[in-house]
Amino acid sequence: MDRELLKGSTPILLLSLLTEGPMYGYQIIETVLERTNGAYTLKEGALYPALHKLEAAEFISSYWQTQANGRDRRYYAILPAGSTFLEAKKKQWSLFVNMVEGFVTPNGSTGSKG
Amino acid sequence: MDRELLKGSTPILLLSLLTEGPMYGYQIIETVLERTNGAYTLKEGALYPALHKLEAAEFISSYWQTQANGRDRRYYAILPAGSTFLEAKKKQWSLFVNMVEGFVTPNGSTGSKG
DNA sequence: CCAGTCTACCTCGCAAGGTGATGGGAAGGA
DNA sequence: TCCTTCCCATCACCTTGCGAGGTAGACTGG
Repeated sequence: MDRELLKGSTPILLLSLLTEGPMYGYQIIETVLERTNGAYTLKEGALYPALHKLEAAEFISSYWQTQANGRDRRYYAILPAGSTFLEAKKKQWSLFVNMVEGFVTPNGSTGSKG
Repeated sequence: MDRELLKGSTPILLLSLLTEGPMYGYQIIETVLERTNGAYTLKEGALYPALHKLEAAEFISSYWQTQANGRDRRYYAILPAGSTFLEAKKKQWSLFVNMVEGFVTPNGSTGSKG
């Protein structure tokens, strides 16, 4: 996976994931790993700063939850402002993808999937 | 346009454009502007370094051409290695887009075009 | 002739985001 | 006890895009 391509898409990924329900950091990493069949390992150095930034912007909130074994986990949940932001980001994302694909396939070829 | 989303996609744009034929810097900027209906202005500070990097990697070559009025323009043309690289990049791009959209629309909705 | 604008090239400092390394700490098995 | 797994987090470094600044020739208007 080309890392430069990822830049800017992490908030969308995170917010989209949290739309399905609250998750904690480690869980997010594992989920991404599983869903991409190992193709993309979300790094901790990318995840936590992104999460903290999203929280600072009040797009998500966090709370510590103690498990049965006594360990604490920090869960993140999406806030209404986060959903709004996600929708806006999704629109930007579509625009962006359409733009790039407009250059990649200017004649309207069938696409090079696979 | 979200600039963070752009990171890493510039080489694809450039190489794709050059697939249509040799172009010079200023022309590339104008072409991108026109084709996106003014939505995306490729900045010189992004374009020239990217072009030079692509040339250093031998994915494109450049040559100066004098116009009728005596002015010189530096044209860039894609090389075979550049085409190969473009194909690889396009595959990565598809993978990347599919991955992100896999998170954005995990239930398999129809997509949020428009 | 001079000023302003357009074409056309390029570089530099800065900000943002991902990577890899590093570190802390607790639970659980060998 | 030691090692691994789980779980949090930060930091230096690198790459890339942006905004600003710089050079220079050609054309237009005064």
